[in-house]
Amino acid sequence: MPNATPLLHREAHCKDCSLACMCLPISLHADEMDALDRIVKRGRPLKRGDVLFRQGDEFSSIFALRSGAMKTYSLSDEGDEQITGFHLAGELIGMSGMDTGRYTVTAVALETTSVCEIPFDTLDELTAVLPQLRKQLMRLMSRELREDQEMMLLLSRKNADQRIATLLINLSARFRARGYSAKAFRLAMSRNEIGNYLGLAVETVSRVFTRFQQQGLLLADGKQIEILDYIQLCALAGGQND
Amino acid sequence: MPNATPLLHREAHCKDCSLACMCLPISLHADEMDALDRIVKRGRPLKRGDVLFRQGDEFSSIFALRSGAMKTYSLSDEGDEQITGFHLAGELIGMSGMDTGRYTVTAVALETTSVCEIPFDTLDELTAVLPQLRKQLMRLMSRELREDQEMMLLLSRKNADQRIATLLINLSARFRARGYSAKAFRLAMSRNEIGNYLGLAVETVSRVFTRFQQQGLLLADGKQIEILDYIQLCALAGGQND
DNA sequence: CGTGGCCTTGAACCTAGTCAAGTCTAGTGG
DNA sequence: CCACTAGACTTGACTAGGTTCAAGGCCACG
Repeated sequence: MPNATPLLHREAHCKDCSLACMCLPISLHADEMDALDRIVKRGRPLKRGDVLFRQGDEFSSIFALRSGAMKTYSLSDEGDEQITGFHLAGELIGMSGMDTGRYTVTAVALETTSVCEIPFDTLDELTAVLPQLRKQLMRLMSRELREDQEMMLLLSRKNADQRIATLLINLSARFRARGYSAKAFRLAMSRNEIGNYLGLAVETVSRVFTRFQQQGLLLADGKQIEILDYIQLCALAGGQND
Repeated sequence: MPNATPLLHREAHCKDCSLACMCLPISLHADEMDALDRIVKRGRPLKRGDVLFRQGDEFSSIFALRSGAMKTYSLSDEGDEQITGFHLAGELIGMSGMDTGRYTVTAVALETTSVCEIPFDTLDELTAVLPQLRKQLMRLMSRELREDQEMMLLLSRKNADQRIATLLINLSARFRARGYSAKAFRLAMSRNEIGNYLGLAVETVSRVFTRFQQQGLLLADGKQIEILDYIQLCALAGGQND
């Protein structure tokens, strides 16, 4: 294969992208998708630890993840990070910067990750003529509002077991939606990051994982997870058993 | 004054509304504002306890509060309510329903409240031709995302004192922005609702109010609040003093 | 004057945090 | 290939902040 196409050019168009069904282009016609495609910038992949944008940077684009995983976090007044989300392929990040004109969080790659950059001003103009695109952008923001509400419920109502169960079930569903196994997957984030995100100490996260294994709910070998009792885990995640 | 205009017709147009500066019409020209105005429905005021929309109802409109105060809450699997926000005049509610086509929360009036109903389909069409309206709608959703993030930070990082202080400072700022006193105001919600919202037991809320009074931070006579040491309260709210 | 809802206060308990120590693992360089 | 190291993870003992349970006070309203 002479002059093989570099990785970053593969799936370099929305219409070829397997994630189009959960990303911005949903329900666009071919020509509309091309219009969107023309404004998308695709750079080289980020490596683990690379920063996509920083809290306080001027807001100019939103980003769609094409592959990999990222975390977003904000810095509290004391300077310690509070993780606000883990993001997988097909998801949009950076939207909370629209209001103030500056990103409100920092986005960092948890593993090798490629992103599509969508300049916001151009996107905005495009939404004027593409009603479906406008709808989808709204829908994605609205979904994020809903997910934040669920997160608030988790943080104010659920105990440590329920929090971890909820995260695992949530990740499981997102992996399945992307064509990966819902039962066995590899966590991109550390125990520390899980604790930070869920409002728990690392030690608590570790203890819960140990307990879940003793109860036969799952197998955890470092970051490799296998869910053994999906039903039970779901029950823990959904319900408030107290 | 023969045939006095009924209350609900006063300020019945966006261009006369004192809240236009923080509501949807920001930076619209007079004729654009009229276009928005034409699609807004204004009903009779809600009384305390009245439901504006219910979780699960079909999503059709978003609502702007013209006066009064509301709470939104969602029901957990166990059927107990989790309050997701307190909303004052000038604020928009119902946007989290856009994604699924059904409201994700129930909205209830905490006191006598008038609202402007904005049918979403019509609003959406209008945003195609009014770039400023589109921007503002996006900005308001983006702001809500940011506020939710702050709430998540509060729930996962702050102790009881800091949570109450944060709520009071937040309300204070919102009252000031609406032309009311930042130092003395009346809470529209009960201690129970405060605890529910902040992820605390009623008893804890009550104890913190008592402690704050002993420390000379504020005066609380039932729902009537007077802030005595604004600086100190701000410090508590902002910082993580642990 | 009684009733019910809301709020406050006290005491006991419990979950998760903190501190401290120890283990495991991946990566590095001899 | 192995020893070494730094960082991630686990485990145990103790602590503290907030919940729960129980009781009583306050106030509006009939």
